[in-house]
Amino acid sequence: MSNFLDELNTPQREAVMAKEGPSLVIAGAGSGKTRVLTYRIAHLLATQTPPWNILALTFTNKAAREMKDRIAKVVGEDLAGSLWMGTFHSIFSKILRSEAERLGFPSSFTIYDTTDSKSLIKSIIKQLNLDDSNYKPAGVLGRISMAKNNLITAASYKGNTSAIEADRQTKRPEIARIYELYTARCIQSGAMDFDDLLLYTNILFRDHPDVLEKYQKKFKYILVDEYQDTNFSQYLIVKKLSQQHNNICVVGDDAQSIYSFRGAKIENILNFKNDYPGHKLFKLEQNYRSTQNIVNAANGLIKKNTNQIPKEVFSENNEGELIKIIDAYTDNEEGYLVISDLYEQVATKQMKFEDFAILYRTNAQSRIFEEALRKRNMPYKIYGGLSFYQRKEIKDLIAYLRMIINPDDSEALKRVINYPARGIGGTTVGKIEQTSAQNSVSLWQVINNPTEFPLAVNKGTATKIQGFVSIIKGFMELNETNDAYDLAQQVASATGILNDLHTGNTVEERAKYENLEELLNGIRDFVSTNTQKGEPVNIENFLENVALLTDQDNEKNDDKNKITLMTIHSAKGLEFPQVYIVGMEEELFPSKMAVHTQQELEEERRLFYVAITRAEQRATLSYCRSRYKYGTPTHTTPSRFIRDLDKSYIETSKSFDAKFEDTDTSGEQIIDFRTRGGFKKPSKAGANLAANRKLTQIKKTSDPNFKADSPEKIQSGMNIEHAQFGNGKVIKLEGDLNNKKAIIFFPKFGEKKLLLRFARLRIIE
DNA sequence: AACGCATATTTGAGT
DNA sequence: AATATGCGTT
Repeated sequence: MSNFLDELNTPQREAVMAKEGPSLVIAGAGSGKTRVLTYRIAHLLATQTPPWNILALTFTNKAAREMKDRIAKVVGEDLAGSLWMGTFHSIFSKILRSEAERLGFPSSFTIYDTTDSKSLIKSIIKQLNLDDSNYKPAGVLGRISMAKNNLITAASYKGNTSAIEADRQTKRPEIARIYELYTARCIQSGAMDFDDLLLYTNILFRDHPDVLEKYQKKFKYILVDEYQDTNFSQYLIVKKLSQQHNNICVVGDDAQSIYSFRGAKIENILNFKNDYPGHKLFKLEQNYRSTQNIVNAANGLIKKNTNQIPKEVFSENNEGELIKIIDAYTDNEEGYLVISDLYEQVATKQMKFEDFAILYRTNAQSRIFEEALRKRNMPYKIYGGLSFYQRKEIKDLIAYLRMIINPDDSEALKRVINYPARGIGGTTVGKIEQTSAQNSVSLWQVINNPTEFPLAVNKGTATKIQGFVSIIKGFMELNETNDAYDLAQQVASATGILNDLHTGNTVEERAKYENLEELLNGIRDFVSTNTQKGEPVNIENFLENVALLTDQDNEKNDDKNKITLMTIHSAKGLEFPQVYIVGMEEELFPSKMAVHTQQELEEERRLFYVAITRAEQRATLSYCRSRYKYGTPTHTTPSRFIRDLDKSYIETSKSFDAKFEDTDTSGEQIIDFRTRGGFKKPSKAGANLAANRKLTQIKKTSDPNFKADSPEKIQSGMNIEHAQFGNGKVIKLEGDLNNKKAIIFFPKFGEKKLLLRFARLRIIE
């Protein structure tokens, strides 16, 4: 491990060695940024810094995991495993859970994802009787999110003149009130949204100096990756934490700042020198990734932007191929031409599918390429879009599990109180919500205390509600004695969710059933790995991270040697021998929402810079002249960004020159594109591509034909069979009536305590 | 309360 | 094109 410093060039090595004081590492694309970060941490560990004194913050779980793996290779798994390394959100949610009572939250607080947040805002808009054409949940959430990222709390928002003025101008003066109610309802529900994780960390550090001091002392060395993408809230957390030891190293590239839409401040990296006086500056300018043509083209592009940290990225690799441009008549043809070109590359250059990436501006563009790839039977993997955990069937089961841990979680409650259908409809839920708002208590507290909070519902409905309460309480009891997998399995079958989906005949329902099985398999894997590591295996532990996971965190073994399809945003930090940047059209890239100010346009241009610099050997751009938007074909024109590239790095063809000049041809291009190459509108089957996509091999977890005996017949001493645990012997019965439980010994699974009301056991004669 | 059909709205990136 | 919402029927 002593010689890893030899693998670095001079500025890289200097950046690694500068342990003490503030360091700013400006790392051009492909200049070995991750290498510097990992070796810097390895160097700290090698010079006797304990791993728990090191805090390393990244933007994605994937980046954190990869870095951890690379560090483990240098210093061993034990040391690497004890590092505090992860995303801002995951690290500070961990800290918040252990300090939760200081803030009046339960340590098992729920993390609301964007769907939960929007649903809550929607119900508040309704409660306040606001015009929902003016108040859109997504827009309101955007305002609240922006406020939180700038540490403007609900209370201070009211007095913030610029915020109030902005809302007045968009005719949404009630946003301040919605924000206030939203905050109150989150507290009532024991829930934090994504932005809260950072906001409450700041509040924790502000109001509890002893807590701040504890973590300041702990984290002697702090490292931040992608510093250009930090927002004010994150910036301040880092600043406060580093005050004690002042050993902070931030790494980033102002040219790759692409997240201002979610509050990132490029100024954070530009102002580092003022925030941390006496800092050392390291510039990594040699690009080891790409050919000279690619680096030069990207340099020329980014020069069109103003306000940058001056740097000269260069490559000593081959000159390489020119950037190729594919122009197509229609979006379908674009898919066909890109995939044909890609296939030709695979065939003629003996390349693997995994060497290719197709990058686009919006997730909606993926379908065209999925279809083209399917037609040719070419393997691909697709990231983003609707993530696994966002799918309805997954969220439904997770919602039950969330309620078991935190019954006050009102968004979870609303999701499952009538799923599967048990006759508690919108009217009834509305009454529960009203009572909850009037008494400032959670929905659960209303239905769990029917005498204290009587509802104006008929007797039948009241019975149904109590039935639901009793189901959840039964699950809570199960949770005391079952691990995450056993509990989830029993919830899935006892609620009837599994059965509900299994009886469905459509392709979609089958896919949902398989997704649910995959979730259960995932929970089983979680239980077995944590058992091995000696870590807790409760459902609470499983849920802690679920809201923070994305599809990229679920890389499967069978994802090897496949073409990668993803947005440019999610491609940041990755590299591929060959890259196709598709949909190079005005209004799409640059996005039509980002052409109104210089800043917006420059961010789009940086995004294009990120896209090009993903390529090692060959970059190809494509666009079409007619694209389906909102279901109707729309005329499109090539992106202005193509003109931002120096022509000497582009493979020009006569046809391209001719077509590119006629930017305003209205219509004559859209002639017979339907017949060209026999393209048709996307088939109906194609529409379900995403739903049908299996994420892994499915293992059977239950037999739908299993016939259970009625619970009353079960007696101690009987031999029984259980759908999941197989044969077993009833050791003992305990509890009474509704909550009668059986302790059963299963030779294959050990002793289990099952609630008879749910267990579904078959007596073996 | 559940279901089916007609109409409105959406697609900008992700922890 | 796909999803959300609204309205009428059972």
